[in-house]
Amino acid sequence: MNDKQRILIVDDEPQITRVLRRSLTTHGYDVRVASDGLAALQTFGDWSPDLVVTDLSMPGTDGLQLCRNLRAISQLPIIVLSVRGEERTKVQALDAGADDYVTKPFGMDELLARIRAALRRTQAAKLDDVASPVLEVGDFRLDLEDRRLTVKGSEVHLTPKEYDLMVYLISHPGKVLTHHTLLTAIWGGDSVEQTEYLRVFVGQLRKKIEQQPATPRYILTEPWIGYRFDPGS
Amino acid sequence: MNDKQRILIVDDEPQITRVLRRSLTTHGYDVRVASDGLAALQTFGDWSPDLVVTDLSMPGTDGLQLCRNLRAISQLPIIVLSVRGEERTKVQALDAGADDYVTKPFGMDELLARIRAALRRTQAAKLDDVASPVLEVGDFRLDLEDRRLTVKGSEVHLTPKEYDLMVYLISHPGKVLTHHTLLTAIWGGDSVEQTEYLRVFVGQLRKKIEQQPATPRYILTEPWIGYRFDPGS
DNA sequence: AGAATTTTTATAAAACATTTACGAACCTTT
DNA sequence: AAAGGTTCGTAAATGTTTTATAAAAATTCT
Repeated sequence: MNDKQRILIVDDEPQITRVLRRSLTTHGYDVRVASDGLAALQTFGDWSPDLVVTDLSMPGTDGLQLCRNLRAISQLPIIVLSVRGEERTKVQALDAGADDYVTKPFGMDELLARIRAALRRTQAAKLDDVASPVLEVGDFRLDLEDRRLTVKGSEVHLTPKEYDLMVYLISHPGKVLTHHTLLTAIWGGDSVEQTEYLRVFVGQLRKKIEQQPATPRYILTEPWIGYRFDPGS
Repeated sequence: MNDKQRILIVDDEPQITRVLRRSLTTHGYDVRVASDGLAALQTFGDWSPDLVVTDLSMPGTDGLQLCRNLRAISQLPIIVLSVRGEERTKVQALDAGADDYVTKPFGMDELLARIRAALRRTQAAKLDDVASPVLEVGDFRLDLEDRRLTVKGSEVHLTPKEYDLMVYLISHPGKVLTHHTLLTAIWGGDSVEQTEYLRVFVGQLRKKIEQQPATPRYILTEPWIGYRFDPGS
């Protein structure tokens, strides 16, 4: 759907950052590393990560200072990672603005779960502001969250494959879409030759969408090339 | 306007709850105690706390189940407190919707700091969703306080799992809910593949809710995807 | 132990994707 | 302009996966 989530790691010990970077990367995150608080703030400025994992003790601006600085300008989740397990230190970090505090040595699975939890929260908060994603073109209105299509106000039920095809068409209105493009997009690279699929599914969509399926108005054929979706009005 | 923040403590061990209650109260919070998950959900509907601190192992609906049930209807911060320190357990709890996991024995100052951190977030995000004790949509009316469902005025008895499923459906009217979503929300992440559960429980709900269970009107199936709840009128 | 509930198992029915078939329309070549 | 080959639209046959339902087995609660 959208881009990978961005995580900024701040630590001056290469052994730690190497492990973290690899693990987070393989779990689908986009990762960058900064070796102290100052570098972290710079990276924050021009990369705008979704979450920060930082060590506490570092040369220069340390983890506590980094928390305060980040909190002054952002609400992104911060997870502090530290060898120090004293309660006093934890309280300091949390009150400085950290969202979570994990003591080294730590289990990678736990850290990943805590990262998921933190990101889940910010995701939820974002979703409250943004209305559910809707593709609206011409006579068509497709609510991605509800998985619903309406044409000129009346709802049309689509099977999964029909729906996938429709999403692709609506996402590229007016453009000529080659057989190849559509087949790889909806059926995957293995089915590039199966133009029959397209014929039957386009036919099915037309039956459901068009007033006169025989002389289509929305899904137009580009002979020898592919199809084109004209959303109308 | 400057009401106290409300914290709900869920634990069946009086020694723990007594300490927590006193400590949190002296730190300016408004505190209530529930001794199991079921009581917690009732108090939630009744009192709408700002944060929940819960034990993991309890008789009846345990901490994990409580997390899932709360997450189905609210985004309030949940802190899990447990003697169990295994990584797997932590991951389970966090993925079930917990925001934080603290291992007993714990330092009171740390817990307080973690509570402050959690509350700070929700304050900042202004996620003050007024959790109404009654969900009322279409022909349905679900009272969270006494766990009662009425359809078109007549009461329907539901078993615990049926109830959980119903709560989730009613909380997301009109949306297509994938098998995956429903299974993780109600049975937890371990049961993502057990679509049979869904089939039998949806069937059971239909028998109780629908006039004609064979041609359902409220709980609609979206083949290959999941189900959709249409609350009617 | 007995009742209620959840989980597992089995089977028939339904929804859907894929494949096949064939006539019509279209291009190319002669 | 006619023949041969190709693409396109449509309907229908086939096969696979998913769903509905009942009922047995296991678990949990009282």
